[in-house]
Amino acid sequence: MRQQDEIIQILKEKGLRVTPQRFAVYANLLNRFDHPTAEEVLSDLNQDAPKSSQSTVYSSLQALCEVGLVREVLLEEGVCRYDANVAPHHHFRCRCCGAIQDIAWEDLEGIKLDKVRSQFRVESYEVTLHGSCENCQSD
Amino acid sequence: MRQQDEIIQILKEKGLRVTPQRFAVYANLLNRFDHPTAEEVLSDLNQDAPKSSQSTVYSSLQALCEVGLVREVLLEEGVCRYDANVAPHHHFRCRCCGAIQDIAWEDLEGIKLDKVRSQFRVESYEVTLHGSCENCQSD
DNA sequence: CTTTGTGCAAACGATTTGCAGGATG
DNA sequence: CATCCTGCAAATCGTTTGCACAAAG
Repeated sequence: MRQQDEIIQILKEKGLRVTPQRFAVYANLLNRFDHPTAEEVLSDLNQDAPKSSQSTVYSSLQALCEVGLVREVLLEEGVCRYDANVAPHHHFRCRCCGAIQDIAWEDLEGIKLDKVRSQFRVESYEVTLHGSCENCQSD
Repeated sequence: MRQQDEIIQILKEKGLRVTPQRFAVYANLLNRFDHPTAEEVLSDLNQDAPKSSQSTVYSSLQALCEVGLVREVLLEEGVCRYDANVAPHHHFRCRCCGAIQDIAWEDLEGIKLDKVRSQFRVESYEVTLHGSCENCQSD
């Protein structure tokens, strides 16, 4: 678990003003590993009394994505999930319960695949490449 | 390009009633490779006069997915795209223009990666695994 | 004190639903 | 002729926007 000061420092370095709400959103994401939706972050923060409005959570998430502290995870229709783990990694999504788990980059290469297979029954996988296509290479 | 009769046959085999609207949706998807959204299919079908309603296109796409003739492609926030290519394959998405292209399964393995790299400037990629997790293995 | 963030409510866009009438097998 | 599909309109859900006030640097 990260220190408060450390989080504040990271936000400042990225040029974001440190407000209690924005701090809370980022701290929440850093402490959970279930790739929550914006709504889930909101209700987690407001468990007791409302401390953050809906639009603030949305805009905080957007700001955090823009500076690269948070990543969007698009694995289901209709909702956008967020992940404070921005190191390159992959995802496993359970077809039954919908749970999403991180898969370390290295575990997908070569021999380590056994490690993944011992934990999950992998039925299919897909690779999504991002970059620029021929038409856009001139940029 | 597939024959009409062939398409009708496929739909029947899957236990779907062959209506003009459902036929049109599937035929449209089979003839395009740009991974359209539901709205794009709708407006393509209704170019002249309206021939299919919005809700029918949505429910046709759902039915086609359920029987495995069509696949959802989730690569952007907020919209669901559809693909009649249900053979295992991967996707490339251009960061600039948003174009989505299929990548043949084999082209991602070993040496053929060069083929992909010669066409696209790949900046990052992610792998999504689907299956069942430990908690759900009992099913 | 300038700039940026917050919170409310209204707006939005994609998708879903309820339901009556119509077509399919 | 029973079942399933279509089409309309209204509803829903996640997300965005406009704007006045408040807080951060």
